[in-house]
Amino acid sequence: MPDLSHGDAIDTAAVNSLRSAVMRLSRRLKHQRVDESLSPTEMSVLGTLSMCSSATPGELARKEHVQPPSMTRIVALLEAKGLVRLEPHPDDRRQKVVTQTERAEAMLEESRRRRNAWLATLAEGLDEDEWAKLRAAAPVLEKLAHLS
Amino acid sequence: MPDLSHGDAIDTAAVNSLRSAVMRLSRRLKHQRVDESLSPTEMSVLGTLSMCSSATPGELARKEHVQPPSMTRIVALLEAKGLVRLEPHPDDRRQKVVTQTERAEAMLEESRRRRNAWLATLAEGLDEDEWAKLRAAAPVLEKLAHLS
DNA sequence: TATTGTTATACTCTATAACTATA
DNA sequence: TATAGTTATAGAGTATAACAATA
Repeated sequence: MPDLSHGDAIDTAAVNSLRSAVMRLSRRLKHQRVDESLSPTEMSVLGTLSMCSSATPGELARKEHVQPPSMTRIVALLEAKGLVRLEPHPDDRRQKVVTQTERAEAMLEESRRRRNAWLATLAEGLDEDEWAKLRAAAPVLEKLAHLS
Repeated sequence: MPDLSHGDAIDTAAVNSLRSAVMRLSRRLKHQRVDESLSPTEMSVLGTLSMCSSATPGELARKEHVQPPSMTRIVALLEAKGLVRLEPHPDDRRQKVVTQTERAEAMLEESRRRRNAWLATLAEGLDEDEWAKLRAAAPVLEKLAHLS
């Protein structure tokens, strides 16, 4: 565990800062959707699928920290948009296997370009040093978001 | 503007990582409310007010990146909970001035303690170096969230 | 005529509870 | 009896459009 005993005031400020920034950024990111019809969580699910290639709805729900019924809806919407395929699980007939389509991969690619452009524009207000700090922290933030 | 010409691949990864982490963290932070009756944006408004002491609903809407009607509702809810006061604007009778109450400040204090505890628990999975990176990036993230 | 804030309304996302099918 | 997923339903939060009051 990080040593929090040294600068309680500093860490409290960091926590507040982090929380506030995360909430604000998330609100703004919602407006930067590539495809207007794709919600942040839908995007996140596609991102997850592009990493692990396939997963069951239950696994996705746990990874995205969403309840199973919500994931049912999300997966159904993604399937209707032709972005994922739903197949029966080979070993367990209760489960399903979700995989992404080629179209999803192409969309993620386009999405990356757009978000990169948006963030780059936003980052015009940052200097090199600040940007470097952000880049260094990104994987840590991701790890934090996945910790239980 | 940061030099993005060097590592397109690296920056694309950082952007994706950042976006994904921010969305996931924000979803989890929603569940870590101090006061169950206080939404993330309501909390954020109180945080903003504790910094700038007073603001009009319009200013708050712009700062929080929320539409004016949403801020009307948020301010009304906060007032009903005794966390802000609404006074007429001295110079412009169309506007109002929002200020936080002592109760709000006390609540923010309690909130900070709790969030600190939650994040500290979560941060047990991080090493000192990772935590330091996060702390260094916090003010940058905040700046980014405020950039237009 | 432009601006600040509000009201009325609808939409999106998520959750909980109850149900079905399979293990 | 427990688990994976679904259906039905409700609630929270936000947006847009139309309106009121003031500049």
